[in-house]
Order: sequence, then C-alpha cells, then structure tokens
Amino acid sequence: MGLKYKYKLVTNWSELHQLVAYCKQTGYASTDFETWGTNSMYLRSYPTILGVSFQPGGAWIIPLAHKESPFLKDDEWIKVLQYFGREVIEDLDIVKIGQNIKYEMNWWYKYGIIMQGRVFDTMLAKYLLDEERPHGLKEMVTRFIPEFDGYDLPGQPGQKATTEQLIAFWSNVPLDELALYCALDADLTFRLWVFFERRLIDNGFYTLFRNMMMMASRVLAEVEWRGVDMDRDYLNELVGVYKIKIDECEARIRTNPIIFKYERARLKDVKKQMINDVKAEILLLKQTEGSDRMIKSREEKVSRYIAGDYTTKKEWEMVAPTNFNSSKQMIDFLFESPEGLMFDVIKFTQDKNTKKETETPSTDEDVLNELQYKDDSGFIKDLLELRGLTKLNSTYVVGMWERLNSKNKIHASFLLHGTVTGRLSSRNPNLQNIPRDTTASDIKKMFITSPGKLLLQIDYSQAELRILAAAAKEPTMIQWFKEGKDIHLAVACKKFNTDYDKVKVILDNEDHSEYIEWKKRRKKAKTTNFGIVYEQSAKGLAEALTKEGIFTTVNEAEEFLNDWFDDFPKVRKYIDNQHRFVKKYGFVYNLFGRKRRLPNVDSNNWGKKAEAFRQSVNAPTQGGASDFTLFSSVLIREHIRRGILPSSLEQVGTVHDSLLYYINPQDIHQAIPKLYQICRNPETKLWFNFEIKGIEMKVEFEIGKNWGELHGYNPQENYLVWVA
DNA sequence: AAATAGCCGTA
DNA sequence: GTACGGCTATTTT
Repeated sequence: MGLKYKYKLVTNWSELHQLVAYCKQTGYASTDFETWGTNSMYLRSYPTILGVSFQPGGAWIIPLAHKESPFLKDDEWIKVLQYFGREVIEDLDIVKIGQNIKYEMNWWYKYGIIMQGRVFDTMLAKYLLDEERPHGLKEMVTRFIPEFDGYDLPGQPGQKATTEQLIAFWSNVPLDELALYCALDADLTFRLWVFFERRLIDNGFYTLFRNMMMMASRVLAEVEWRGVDMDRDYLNELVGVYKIKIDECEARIRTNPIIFKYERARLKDVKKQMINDVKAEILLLKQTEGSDRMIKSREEKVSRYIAGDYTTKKEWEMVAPTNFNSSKQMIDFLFESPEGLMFDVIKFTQDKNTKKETETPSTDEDVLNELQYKDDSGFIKDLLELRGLTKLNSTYVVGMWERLNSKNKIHASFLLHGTVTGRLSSRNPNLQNIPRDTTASDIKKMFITSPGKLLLQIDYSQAELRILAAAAKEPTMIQWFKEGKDIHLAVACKKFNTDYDKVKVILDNEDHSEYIEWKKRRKKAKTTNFGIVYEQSAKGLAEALTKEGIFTTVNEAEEFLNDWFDDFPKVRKYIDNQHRFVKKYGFVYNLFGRKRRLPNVDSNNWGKKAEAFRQSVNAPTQGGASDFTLFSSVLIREHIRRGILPSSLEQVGTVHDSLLYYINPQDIHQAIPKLYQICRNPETKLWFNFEIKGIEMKVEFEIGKNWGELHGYNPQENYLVWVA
C-alpha cells in the first residue's frame, strides 16, 4: 500500500488512562478487535489486540493476548481489557462505533462487559443505504475512501483454511503488522461513520436505523451469545440411525441389476479409453528419437491397466464406482449412456445470471418424480430416498453434531444484513432451514432447552398476507382478517360461492362427504394466496398446484387468479401502483421505511426486468412482515429489561415470522398475555410514526420441551409438571 | 485453493 | 415464483 500511517501503541497503564481520557473527552470510540479464533463463544478463542479511534485520522492500539504484548504476564491483558470496557464500552455518554458491532459485543460479553449507550454500526448503516452486497469494510473503503483502497493484512489464509493453518497464521503475525492493520480498521470505520450518519438522516433512515437495526443488533448479540441447547445423546443416536439408513439405501442401489450392468459397461469403457490414451501417447513418442525409456514406461502402464492395477490417485478416481451424489454422473446414467436408462430429458437447469435455460439436463426432485413412473427398476425411487437421506444427514445430523461445543450448545450467527428485503439470515449453522416434522420428524427434536426451562415459540400467522392487505387497503380481506377468519378457507369459500360457516362445519368433520373436496379447495386457495405475493404466473401456479397433488391446467389456474383479483380489486390496484412507482423511481419502500432499490426495472434483459417488477411487490410484503417480527423481538427485550416480562424469558432464535424463547414454566401464564399485547399490536406509532389501519397481526404461541414437539398454549395447563 | 453449479432445506 | 445458506461435485486458477 505504501501509505504513511501512524498509530499509537499502548504499552503501560498510564497510556491506557490517557486513551480512556481521550475517549471520554471526544465522546466517541471506534473499536475493532483482532482475535485468535473467529467465534468468541469458543472457550479457547481470545482477542490479540484492540484498536481504538477516538477521532478520525488515527488510532491507538491496546495489545492484549498477542505474544508480543506487554500485558501477557499473569493475564494482565484481561484486566486491561476490562478496565477499558468499564470506562469506555459501558460509559453511557460515549458513542461506540464499529463495523459489525454485534460481533464486538460478543467479544465484550466474554469478559463480562455489556456495551451500553449509543451504538453505531457502519455495516448496518451501509446496508440501509444500499442493501446489495458486499457490506464488508474493505469494499466500503474502496468505494468511499479510495485513497486507502487495498489495505490489508498480507498472507491471510483463505476461507477453506484448516484450523491448523489459521492457528499458524494468527499466532505469528508480528505485533507491528497487526497493529497497523487494526488501527486502519478502527480509524477508517470512524471515517465512514462521519458521513454515514449524515446520509442516514438525509435519506430518512435514522429512525429505522436507531429504533430497529441497532436495537435488533443488541437483541441478536444476546441470542448468539446464549446459543441453543442440544440433546447430545439423541444426536449421537441419530448419527447411527442415519448411517444405517444410508448404507442400506446405497446397498440397494448398488445391487440393482440395472446399475450393475451400467457400472460394468462404464468401467469397461473407461478402461478402454485410458488404454487408448496411453497408446496414442506411445505412437506420438515413437516419432521422436531417443524416447525409448518413456515408451517403455507407458507400455508398462498399459499392462498395469489391463491387469486392473492402478497406482495414482487420479487413476483410482477414473475407475471409481458411480457416485450417486454427482448430478453429472446421474445425467450420464439417466439420459445419455446407451448402457443407462436412456430417458428423455424433462427439463434443463437454469442459469441464475441470465435466467435462461442451460444445456445441462436437470436431475432435480421434480424430474425424478416424473421419471419414477417410467422406471420399473426401482432405481429412481431409491435415488430419491438417498438424496433425501444424505441431505438430512450431512446438513442436519452430522452437520449439527460437528458444531456441538463442550457445553452441548450451538451458537449460530444471525445477520441483520443477510438479505435484500430486510429479513434476517442465519449461518454457521443456518437455524432457519431446519426441516419441519412433515419433512423429517426426528431432526427438530435435537433442539432442546436448558434444564428446568421450556421452549416458547411465537408465530405470526399469515403475516405477509396481512401486510399486503394493509398496504393495499383491501377492505374485504381486512374485514375477513378482522373477523378472525381462516383467510385461505375464506378465499376458497368466495371462489366456490359457499357460506364460510357452513364449510367450517364440514372441515370439522372428517367423515363429511365434502370434507376432502374442501380440504383441496382450501389448499388451492392457499397456494394461490402465496402465488399472489410472489406475482406468480398462471403457468407457475398450475405447476405449483399440480406438485401439491391437485392437478390443474394453466387455463384453470388463470381463471383462479382472475377470480382472485376480482374478489380483491384493491390488491390488483396496489400491484399496479408498485409497478408504476418502481418504474418511475427505481425503488420501493415498505411500511417501516425500508428501501429496496431495483435498478433492473430499466434492464435490457427481459427476465431481469420482470423479476424487478415482481420484487417491487414482494420485497415490501416480505420485508414488512419480517420487520414486524424483528420489532417484536426488540420490544420484548425492552419489556424484559423494564421488568414487565419475566427475566427467565430468553430469546434463542428467530425464523422470519417466528421467535423462539426459553422460559421458566412458572412464568408462562404471566408472560403470554403481555407477549400477546406486544406482538399483536406493536407500538409502531410511537417508534416509527406509522400505524397499519384496520389490521392487527395474529400471533400464536406454542410450548414444548424440544423444538420438534410443540403444543399450542393452553391457559389451563400446569406447565410446571412438564419439566419434572 | 477458490469459484461455480446443482440440489435442497426453510419462510 | 420471492428470500436465503449448506453440502457435494466439478471446474477454474
């Protein structure tokens, strides 16, 4: 980089006092940890240095557990860190600035420091101002402070580096090198704050930033720090069960005569090809003088191949048994090889950049389901089963097992900047895609509670449709929601011109002659309702319904959609309005003032353009619904802090429109009515200066000992006996 | 070693 | 037909 940049190294307590004094004087502290280990929850991880900037243009460095640190003896660095934490991080009058400050909060937790007072996260500021990735500090510096473009700590291991490589690297970075890098991080973060704060205010995002994003950041830091408890014994059991299931399934496939035949023919071909390749080489070598030795070695190779004697890794790979996890190999077996099944290709995969079909045949679940009818060997059925099992096993069984720490907990990260709509994302692991019990009834049961506690799940029902109805001011839909009707059923009743209460009676009686018919009709309506939110085409809706076991033609789906819009004309109008708006301005807002920029409305690529228009309707709907959930979690935390909700209530997760908590059983009956009030009608007027007219959100409560076995809240229940 | 492709789990 | 993240195989660097 060749930049002249100075930082000040703190080498004794008097300099530390000086630094604290400066922070108090300016009222600002932009901080950045460099650490050994990326996750503060790991017992063995620790911070190596802390960079602190109290004004733009420079930074001080506090060496902590770094091996050149002057505070190594008797772990004095912990006292140093805690002193700075108490004096600065816990000082209500000092503004804390950081890039991804939730991460810093979790490091402070580790040493008993609770970040307090005003907090400013440059990453989340940037996210509100521009929701498209990347949101990294490096990228922001490139964009906004180009004179520092490209600064970095050289020689960092890549993303796939092993633990050993990471240890080797981070244990050996010299203090001066690390300090320079860290100082730049802290200083440049400070400089970004300077104009981000201004821009947030100018663009009308300040309320959303302060009252939602920064508050949620604290909520999620606590969620991550707490982690979720896992049933290790049960998980161990599952590991065994899945291994057996997969082995059996694979054995069934391998002994299938059709595979046997294909495998033999394929290996013969491969071998022939390998030998031919070497023979061609020999022919080529024979034209050159003095290559006798090379020819000799290749002739030996040929005889080795003939004898089936392979030595190199590459050779073994070529003659390896068919890998049923490989879509490439499955394409060969299903569609291309004369020794295989020679099915007609059903569809091709889609290029996600151009949104166009590729030339690669698809072997996804839909395709296999269709092929299953033409396959009498049983292979497709087994392949579908194997796919399902290996997916569940690698991601959720072995995957979770590998993440268990010594306290039988898992600490995921919840990202506030993970999506373009305002939803959260979760990773390491993703706790938002754990299979439901209809997919795999055994997986969710591995998520349990701490001893003596119960799980409490708060669900928003039909959140997106309610938001859509409110945004569109659609009177019929609003009326139905107000009456507490099952919206999907109500839509079905309207469509089939039948009285709602009459159908309700039918659906309460499984033996009724029209029971199945109305079940189907409700499903049809539900799928259509979802389709509306995504702006699905008639073709897409027909496919979706057929997939759900309700065969529908495109014409019929089109009729269904037309009827839907006739019933809810204001929704059609709303969609048109969104399209007009985005065409005019290139962006849309949701109820909370969150912005979705969609420059692709002017794209020359038809597919991208159409997608942008769909997003102009979906983003505010999806984002609005998730903002309600997120805001509820903020309010719940505030009520706990004020003592209005019990302190035993601890959030452990969230999945888009539901919140997951632990709670002491004796607190449940006291907490539920308050939670109901908070979630059903959050104080949006007070905090965000808007109200949704006429619509109240609907929340449901479920309680259980594990995530896989939840039961609806019952005011009469004695939950104390559940933990006995 | 890193990036991409395909598939599939969730709301 | 919106919004994600993880795993595995394969291709690219």
